[in-house]
Order: sequence, then C-alpha cells, then structure tokens
Amino acid sequence: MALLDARGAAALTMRNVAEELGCTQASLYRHVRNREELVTLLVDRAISVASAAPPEDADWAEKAAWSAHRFRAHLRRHPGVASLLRGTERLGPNSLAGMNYALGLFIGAGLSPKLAAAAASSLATFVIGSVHFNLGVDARDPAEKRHRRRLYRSRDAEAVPLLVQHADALAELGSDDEFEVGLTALLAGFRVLIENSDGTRD
Amino acid sequence: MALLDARGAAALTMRNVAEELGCTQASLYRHVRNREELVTLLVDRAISVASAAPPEDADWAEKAAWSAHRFRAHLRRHPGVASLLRGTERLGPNSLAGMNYALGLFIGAGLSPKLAAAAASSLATFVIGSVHFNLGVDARDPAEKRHRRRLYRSRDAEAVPLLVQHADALAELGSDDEFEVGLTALLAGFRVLIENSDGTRD
DNA sequence: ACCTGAACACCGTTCAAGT
DNA sequence: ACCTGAACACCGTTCAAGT
Repeated sequence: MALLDARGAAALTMRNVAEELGCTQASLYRHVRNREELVTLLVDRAISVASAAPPEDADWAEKAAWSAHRFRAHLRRHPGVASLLRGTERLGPNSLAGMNYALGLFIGAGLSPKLAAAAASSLATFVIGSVHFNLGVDARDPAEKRHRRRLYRSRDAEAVPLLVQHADALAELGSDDEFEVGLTALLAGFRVLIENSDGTRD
Repeated sequence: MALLDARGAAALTMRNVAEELGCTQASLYRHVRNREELVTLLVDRAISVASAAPPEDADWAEKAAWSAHRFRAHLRRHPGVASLLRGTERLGPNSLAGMNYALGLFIGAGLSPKLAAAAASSLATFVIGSVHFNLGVDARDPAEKRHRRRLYRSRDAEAVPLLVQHADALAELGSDDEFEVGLTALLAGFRVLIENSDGTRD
C-alpha cells in the first residue's frame, strides 16, 4: 500500500513489492496466488478505510451523500487504489459490508430490496466512475483550467459550436462541481422512485 | 479494432498489431507516437459508431435515454473497447462531438451551460462506469445467477445480514435492471434540477 | 519517407533446489 | 513450510542500418 501511494499503480509490480518487503519476487507467490489477488486485497482494504458510519441524526439522503463524499475523498487521496478499481473486485469482505450498509439505507428509505440494491449499485458506479474518469486531473489548478479553456476554444466551431461558445463555463467546471451535480440528481431521482413505489404499495 | 474484438484488450500489444498488419513492431512507431495514442484512436472511433442521432420527435429525457442505451449497447458488444476507456481519452474528435450534442440537449431542456455540462458529464460517467463494472459478467446466464445467489447466501449472516436475507432478490438483479434504475433516477434528478433552475431564473 | 533487425529494460509466473 | 536463483515467455520502446 505504501508503494502504491508513493509510486502509483504502474509501479505496483511483483518485483517492486518484493523489494519493498525485502524478499524475492518468487516468495510472493507463497502468500498470494497471483498479482490479481494482491490487487483485490489492496482494493478491499482501501474500501474498509473509506467506509465509516455517517452521523446518526440524518435522513437516508444525507447519509448516502455523506458516505459518497467520504468514499470519493478517500479514493482521490489514493489515486493508485482508484486506478486499480474494476468490476470484478467488489467481492472482498469490506466491499460486501459496504453494500450491506447501503442496502439497509435504501430499504429503510422505502425501496424494495431489489430496487434498493439497484440504487446502491448505481450510486457506487457513479462515485467510482467519477473518480476514475478524473484521475490525474487537478481541477483546482489554475493552469489546468486555462489549458481546458484553450482546448475548448481552439476546437472547430463548425463541428462543436457549443463547446467553443461556452468554453469559459466549461473550463470553470471542475470535477468537484460535476460530482456534486450528479450526486444530487441521483439522490433526487431515488427520492422520486421512493415516492412512486410508496403509492403503488399494497 | 478487429484484433481488439477478437482477442480482447490484453492481446492488443504492439507485436500483435504489427503481425495483424504484416509489418514489424518498430514500424508502428512511424504512424503512432506510442501505444497510448493507438488506444485513444481506437476508443474515439468506437465512440463515433455509438453516437447516432436519436429520433427527432422526443423530449430531452427520451433522447438522453436513447443515446445512453445505444452507447451502452455498443460498448457491451465491444468489451475490449470498454475496458480501454479511461478518463484521459475523452479528447478525441468524436468524443467532443458527443459532448457537444449532450450539451445542446441539456441547454435546450433549460439548464445553464455549466449545469448542462455537469449533467452531460455525469450521465457519461454513469454509462461508462456501469459498463466498466459489469465487464465479463453476463447477467442473463442462469448459471451466473445461481452463482451469485450462492455467493450472497453463503456469507456471514452476522456481518452482512441483508445480503444473506435478500440473496434471492439480489441474484435476480441483473446489470440491465441496475442500469435502468440508475438511468431513470439520474434523468428524474435532472428534471428536478431543471424545474428548480426555472424558478430562480431572472 | 518508411521499414527492418536487434537490442534494452522491463513484466508476471514457474520450478528445481535449498534450509 | 518458506525462500532463493534462474529461467521462460512475454511486454513497450529505441535506434542504427538499410531501401
């Protein structure tokens, strides 16, 4: 994990891990089936750190938002972990615990187990996806902002007129704002879903 | 692209591409700066195929849903492309055209350019994320379904009681349902956003 | 200009051999 | 049981040399 944080996902090779641990690469295979398993373990551990319990005095939407923010913040602080996240690694014990928690949250809010699971999963998809697609981009860096604006403005005004026209607004939009809008929309959508399924309940 | 579809992302090596093209690996670097550039070009081409125009007689939400479904379907038919998708590769001409289209859609629906960009970006994040995190999982396969149910049911009932309790419902939930719920929620949330920003408009 | 052959510095994984 | 050294079959990239 130290290696991953310090030198990034690309440096997480069996040779480097072995060196960090002071043994040969071959010995690692005594403790871990292959590199894939090592990655799974690392990801699951990172998830455990990220999933603390939200404040008790809050409704489901506030709790969901709180957890989503915390999870995202943790992943952004450890970009190496984020870049390792794939669909196949949701099976570790800590990932499952997180899923169990989210499921309880949405069932408590009034959704059926199936809908609750879909909602929880969608939320996780969005959080992880939004980190994943903004890796290596620091939105707060002014140089980055200028670069984005120049990029949009220099495009072909015939092909993508709106990008050119609104280059300033687009450059201004950081990944934080983007995340906030998406999260708010998703939760508002869940609320609509809850109200609708309330109506059709027997 | 043929190589990618036939043998997957892992087989997309410079040596294999060279062999497919009937030349040496070294010659590839005459046409492409490095492997990264090759990937970017492939991804952008795939996006162009996926982004056809939705039917004219539809409101913004129907159009957005139509495009999202089409994009997702295309990515699922070409898993190799999906697994190559990263945040850094949204800069190809076709990706930008898609972004321009989505921006127009949400501005037309009544959002400010900034909010429209955030909405478009969130939607893309969700679509790509949901494909990404379900790679290699065929939800319709009954064996897969049984396997999921067994997986949930065999967990520790103390640690993750809800997963065990609702194992059947969770196993039933495929990635299609999951996507549908998330997409609907996101669009419903955008609608709320539009109504609110209508009210506060000068 | 474009291509080749050969090399460089890396990977993940395996396995007989040691203790 | 755990570790080592050495190898195997791969990577992406570079570069002098050819045409």
